[in-house]
Amino acid sequence: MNPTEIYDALAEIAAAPFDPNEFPFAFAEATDAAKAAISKLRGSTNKSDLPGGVLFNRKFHYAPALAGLTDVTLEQLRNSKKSKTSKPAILIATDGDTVAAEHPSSGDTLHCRFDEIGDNFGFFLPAAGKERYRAVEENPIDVKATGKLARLYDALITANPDWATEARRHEMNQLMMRLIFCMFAEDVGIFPDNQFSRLIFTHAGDRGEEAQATIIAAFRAMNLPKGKRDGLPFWTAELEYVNGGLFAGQIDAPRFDVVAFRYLREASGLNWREINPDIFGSMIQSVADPKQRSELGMHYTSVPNIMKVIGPLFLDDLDAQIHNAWDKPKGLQQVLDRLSGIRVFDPACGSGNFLVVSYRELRARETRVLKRLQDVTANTQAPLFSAIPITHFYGIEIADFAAETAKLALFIAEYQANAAFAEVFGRRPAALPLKDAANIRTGNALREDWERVCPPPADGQEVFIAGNPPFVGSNFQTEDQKCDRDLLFKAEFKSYKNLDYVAGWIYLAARYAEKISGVSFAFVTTNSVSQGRQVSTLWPRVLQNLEIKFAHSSFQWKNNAAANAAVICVIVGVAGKNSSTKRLFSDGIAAEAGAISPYLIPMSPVYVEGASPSLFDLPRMDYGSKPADGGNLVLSPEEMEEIVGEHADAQRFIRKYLGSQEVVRGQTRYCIWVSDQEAHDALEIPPLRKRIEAVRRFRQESKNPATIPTAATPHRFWFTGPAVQKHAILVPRVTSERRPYLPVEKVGADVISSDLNQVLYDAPDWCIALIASRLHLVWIATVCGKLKSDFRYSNTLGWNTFPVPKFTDAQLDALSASALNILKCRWSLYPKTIADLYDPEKMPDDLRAVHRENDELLETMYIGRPFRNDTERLEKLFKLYAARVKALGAKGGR
DNA sequence: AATCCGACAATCG
DNA sequence: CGATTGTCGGATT
Repeated sequence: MNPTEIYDALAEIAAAPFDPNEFPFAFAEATDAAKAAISKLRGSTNKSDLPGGVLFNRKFHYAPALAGLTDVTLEQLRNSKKSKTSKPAILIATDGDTVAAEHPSSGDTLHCRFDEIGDNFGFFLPAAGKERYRAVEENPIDVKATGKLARLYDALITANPDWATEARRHEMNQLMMRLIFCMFAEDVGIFPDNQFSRLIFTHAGDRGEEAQATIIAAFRAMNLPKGKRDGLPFWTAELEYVNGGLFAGQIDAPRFDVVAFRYLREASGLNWREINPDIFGSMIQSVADPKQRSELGMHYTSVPNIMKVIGPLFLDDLDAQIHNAWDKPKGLQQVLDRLSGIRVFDPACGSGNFLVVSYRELRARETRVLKRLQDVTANTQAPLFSAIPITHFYGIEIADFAAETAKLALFIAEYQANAAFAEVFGRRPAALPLKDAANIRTGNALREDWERVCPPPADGQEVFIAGNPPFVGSNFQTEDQKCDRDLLFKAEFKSYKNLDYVAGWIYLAARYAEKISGVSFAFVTTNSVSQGRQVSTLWPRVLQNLEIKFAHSSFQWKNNAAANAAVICVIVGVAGKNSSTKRLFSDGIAAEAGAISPYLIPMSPVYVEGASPSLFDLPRMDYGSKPADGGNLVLSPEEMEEIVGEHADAQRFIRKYLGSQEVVRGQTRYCIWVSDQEAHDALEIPPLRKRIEAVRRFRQESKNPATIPTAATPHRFWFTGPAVQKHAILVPRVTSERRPYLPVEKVGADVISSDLNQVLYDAPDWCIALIASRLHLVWIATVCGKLKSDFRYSNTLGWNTFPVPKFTDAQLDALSASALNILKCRWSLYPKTIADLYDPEKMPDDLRAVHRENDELLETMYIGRPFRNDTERLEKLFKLYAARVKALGAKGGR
């Protein structure tokens, strides 16, 4: 949500009638809280200690005020103990007529009429977490420049509303780029010292009255060779001829008011010499885009991460070639020939980071090789110029401003590379006029024809596709993105709707690479594409004619922006099949492999598809019961006691309720559990009635069409598992990756498991021995999805595909006994919880011992001895899996 | 009817 | 405030 959307949402609240109970949730929604978070806020996460109050941790603390007493209520909020512990960014009290609010961190207060909430949205932004974005900690000049440019841009738009329209946006963006180029050029010596600003500020008037005409005249002059500037003011004669696409085409400028003119003056006063084109580009991208501005470079790819992509993709190989040719003029000349034929193509180029860094690295190598060639051949003649043109750099970018920025950043990178060249050889190509620009296309990469953007090069020349396309999980895509996805995938994929948006780039790159020889590609992507269900959907097609050359296993996203995106990434590099050694990186350390599977393990691809029922005849595993209740059917121990304290007859409708956390940390929650027959009785009890009614409302308002009919039976969970006779075995669906064994727990029939556990109802104990084994953990860790890098247990992907040998009855008895040993050992350590017991640092020796015995027992049943390591475990499991799938296929499938 | 996911989201120390 | 670790319910099959 960007600030404008927050403004709109708050204005809507201000216009609607005031409801003291609903206001806080509407406010939370307006300040960008996730729907699920609001649901939780209605239930357990509201920690307010004031009557009718709602405290959203770290966001806001609200309390309704009596008419005319908002100040008193604000004082109560200020003094609330809970306000002190959970540090809300905003305190807000209202009686529906006036509003009193405060930022506790600064003490700033706001008093306004209720219907002015929208107009004061700036004050409420901290509730949306916006204050947590500090300026990007980067090169100070980049930060300053970005700030000045953003203000200049805003001021120009304010003074010229017509320039903010779709039709003129491109012109506006071009204007900004031309100004930036001129300010840069006059600081680095492309223009004579301060020539541009001297002329502008001489002729534009004290308050910028003539700035518009002056800038238009200057830019027109720069697009015409000197001496051909008839009709332009006399003073433009001394301006340099720049051209190069940057000044070609329509030249216009908006009107500068006093404010805009002042920012222009401040911006040109900065020292632009120091700017860093690889990062600067991503930062000024935020200038034109308020959404980007709130994210402040959250998603630009850091230089170390770019190097993780382009190093293995082409730089490492070039370096090896240079090393081998170091004393051989012919070999060095071959390197130069190769360099001059390389294309780099980033189909999600943003402001051009990958292209700029690639260009810089290639130019640095070229300079090194030229120097060496000169030394080896004793040729004192300096080479005349670089053979790496920026026209060999291609990009697609959806945002016009960013695309223009990318072109500019490459001009600047070219200038800087030429300066480095001059330091070695004492001469440089003339900076002006500019030559052709990089080939940056403004458009939607999933709909563009990549071959038209980056035409296939001559034989023997190479194209390297690299970048960091956007990640959007299947559940979070916009309608437009879904539309892109449908158009792209429907021809060749039977199912594709579960794929992340980023998969579109992988697929298109694969199509490009399999058609044109000499193409390799590598992207930074979310690690989801190499996990769980996406693997068997995406990769069989991508690797039809190609193979994975290198990969970087999961690493946490990081750049220098203050607020980092919360995502775990991988890098996968793909090209045509050959016998080369593959490289699998982890934390920057490479391991060599004969093949890399899309699960990013050193193994030939085997795709595990979700199956139901078990391919190996294991007992059926279900989900627990899913409430989808807005938090109303679930009770904390305190809430349970409160209800039962006042209404003893409510007891029969309340059951113990376990999710993942409760299993792992030994906590308890309760839930309202009412059968259809009892529904009438339950509704007689006021607190139950109130909650059940709230469930009905929640479900009626659901966006999910499948949820709405369940509003008719609000006393019931959205989905309920089968009735348990004796016991249930619970496996939490998401748990920490640090534990050496997966958590599993056996509970009695009286307990309700939530959908956060997988459940084996009334299953034999030997199932526990399987789940608690190292073998099973290794399988789950490989073939199931992950949440960041934590284990995510799935019945269809993990349990139903888990390969087991045909066990004899005696073996099953032995496994059941082993399972009991594990459980007994845990009980003997009560009240330690699973979280305590399986902490890798603190796991007790006796528990380790029973697990080791369990592993040895089970593994011996597979191969007659324990496995040596996880690689051996996985190889055996994949072999058994593949054999089973083949056998079932031969029988006609299931 | 059943389930996999989250450029996440909440909590802990 | 960074490290740790798993809620919740939608969208899709």
